[in-house]
Amino acid sequence: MEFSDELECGDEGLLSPPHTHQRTILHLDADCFYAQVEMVRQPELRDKPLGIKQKNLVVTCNYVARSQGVKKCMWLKEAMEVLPELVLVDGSDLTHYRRFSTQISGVAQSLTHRVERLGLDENFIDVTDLVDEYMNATGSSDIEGHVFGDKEPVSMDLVDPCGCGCRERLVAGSLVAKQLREQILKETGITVCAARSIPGIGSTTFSVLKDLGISTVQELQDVPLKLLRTKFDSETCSRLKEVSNGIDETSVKKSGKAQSVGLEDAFTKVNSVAEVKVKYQILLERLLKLLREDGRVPVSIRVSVRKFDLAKRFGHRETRQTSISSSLFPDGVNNVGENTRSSLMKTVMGLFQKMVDTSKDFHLTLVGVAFNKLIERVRKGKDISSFFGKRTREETTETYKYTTDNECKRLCVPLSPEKSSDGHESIREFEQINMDKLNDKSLLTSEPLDPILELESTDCRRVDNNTEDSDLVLKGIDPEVFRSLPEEIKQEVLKTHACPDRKSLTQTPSTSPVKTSNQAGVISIEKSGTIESNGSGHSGSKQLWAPR
DNA sequence: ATGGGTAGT
DNA sequence: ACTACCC
Ligand SMILES: Nc1nc2c(ncn2[C@H]2C[C@H](O)[C@@H](COP(=O)(O)OP(=O)(O)OP(=O)(O)O)O2)c(=O)[nH]1
Repeated sequence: MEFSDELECGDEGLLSPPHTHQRTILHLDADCFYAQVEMVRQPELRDKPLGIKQKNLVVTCNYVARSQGVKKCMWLKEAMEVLPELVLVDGSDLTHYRRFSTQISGVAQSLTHRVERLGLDENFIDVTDLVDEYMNATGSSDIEGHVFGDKEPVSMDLVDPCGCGCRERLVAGSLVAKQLREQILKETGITVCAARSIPGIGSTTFSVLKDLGISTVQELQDVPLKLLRTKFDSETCSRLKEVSNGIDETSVKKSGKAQSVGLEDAFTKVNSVAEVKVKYQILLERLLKLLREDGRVPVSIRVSVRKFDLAKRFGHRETRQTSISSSLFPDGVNNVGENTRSSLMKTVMGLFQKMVDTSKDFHLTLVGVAFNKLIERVRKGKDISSFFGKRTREETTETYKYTTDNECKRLCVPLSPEKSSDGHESIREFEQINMDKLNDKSLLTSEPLDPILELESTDCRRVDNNTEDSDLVLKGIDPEVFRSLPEEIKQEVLKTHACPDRKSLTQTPSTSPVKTSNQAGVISIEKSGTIESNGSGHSGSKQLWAPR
């Protein structure tokens, strides 16, 4: 977790115009997220080198594996060469990760509604109100202590040269951060840490910067604008310059419900309509399940393919979309009948054939389907009057039929900032935190990654299904079609139809599994070398992207 | 690459 | 419909 507040205000040049430093924003990032989820689900994986695999890719791995040379997004083959004893768990189905992710954001949302999600494992949390309340309640002169980095304590004396009050904000904010991390660990078993990134600077931007010879925050600050302009438009340049000086006025935007919900399946080759149908059918079934959890009704569907293309083989997808008749979900999304399913499948295949001429040879490497516009459930008949009748005045703007989430958001902007009752409880808890007294140490530490245990090797997991002996009745799939399918596809069909969820998430982490769990988070300060750390910025004391 | 997302054009 | 960006 990162606590973002102005750190660069020691630079005199930045003091005009004066910063008021009014916001306090936390930036949370779960460590090796998918791997951690699997370790919570299967604690025996804890001390083994664990890789999360999707097809031929190891998308992430735990720190045990990282210490042995496994990298994120490494080819499976390469990873197994580097570390033959790597234990693999398939992470193609994001269901569990999605659930943990929702849970993590939920803990943050119990503090404030001002929570913005980024991907499954990052959250921006605007805790300004909580911090203000805390400071008003205690009097800022009573707020003393240290802010902790992930590993090293950081002296507050060194981070508040500007005297605008941000020092107290930093301390109070770090207390919120600490408590939030502990609560997330308690409720989900997941440890979160300082985000080591600056929003808006991901791997793409970083590699462009690198080509310009820019790898550190300092270098980004110093680079001539003209040089930047050769690679970025002027708006991006301004943003880059600002964030390099720790300035980011972007507001934390509440992430309501998703704008779209979709699923993809990638593979090396699919070239028959029968296979395509099966792929879409499986995706659609899974998607309807997701939809049920979402609760909204889809009004638009999008189908995508990726065609094999040796020449211009950048990750190009084609998509086609169409609207969905509201009559397909007369009772909402909870019970979707066979008619609706087959109608959706027809729609999907219709869209598919707009992209692929199935009378000729084709070679696909991915199919996908998404509901890309969703609305709150439509009430009908009697329900609609009671629906309207029960609403309070403030809520009535929500009740338009067929209002999309976006439109709804615009209409529902609250007139006054909300205060959660949770906030007060939290404030009380802050007061119980006993601040450690710690020696001031150098701010400019670049610590190595955590020490990681050496471990014994373990077998890779493998599942072999035999499809010959099964006479399963497969929902919605013609047995003759099934028999005609390639063996791989059969396997997949059997897997998705025969394999219910394994474990529930109710277990709690037995012991605090990881090292840093009692520390608040974070102000990371640049050592000199890499772009890995820098704290700064009022809304965004972030570092540049840190490849690890 | 893989399996998702967001926003802008 | 597609692009560029994010995780
Ligand atoms: N399939 C796929 N998944 C990704 C990609 N980037 C990130 N993820 C997933 C896997 C990660 O566990 C999760 C969070 O991404 P992060 O970039 O924060 O990495 P992670 O948390 O695994 O490791 P970290 O400890 O932050 O270095 O999102 C990607 O390009 N493809």
